[in-house]
Amino acid sequence: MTKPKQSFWLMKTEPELFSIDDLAAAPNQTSYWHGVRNYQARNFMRDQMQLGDRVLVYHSNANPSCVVGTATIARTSYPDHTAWDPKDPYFDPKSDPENPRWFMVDIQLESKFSTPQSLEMLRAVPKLADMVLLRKGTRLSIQPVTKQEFSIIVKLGG
DNA sequence: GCCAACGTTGGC
DNA sequence: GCCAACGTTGGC
Repeated sequence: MTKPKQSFWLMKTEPELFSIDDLAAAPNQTSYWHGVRNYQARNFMRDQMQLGDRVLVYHSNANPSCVVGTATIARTSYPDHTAWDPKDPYFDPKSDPENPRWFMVDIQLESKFSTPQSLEMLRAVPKLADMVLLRKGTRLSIQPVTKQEFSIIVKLGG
């Protein structure tokens, strides 16, 4: 069995709730990525994310919204326990511990950009024109990114 | 805070 | 299985 090729992703977070600085401050600069409640995003995490995959960390609902750094997948998918806690904002009574509906992964900080890349900046790069993030109406909180898109953005972000 | 574009729910 | 109504996301 050959090891699947490394993949590239973009993961959105609202910095008010969990920012790249929170990730940097976490033990081992590693944190679980909880609260994904969208099936398509879940499927990417559950079925495709591999250890060592690389991630663009994106701050949504920010001013401006930016790609702020990179991370790597530090643990592959496991059940998202926050779905089972009635007091948790992400509680979902339909997720059963015997048959979990929602999953999460762990990510570890790789780098924080010296120059965060705003949507406006990214839109100005012709080679990024096809990025899922930049497509109209895209709400997906976890998106695949091409290797080229990833390296362009890392180069710009520093 | 507005609202367009999505995703989900549930009656039929 | 259709689709209207509702809820959510997220840029602006």
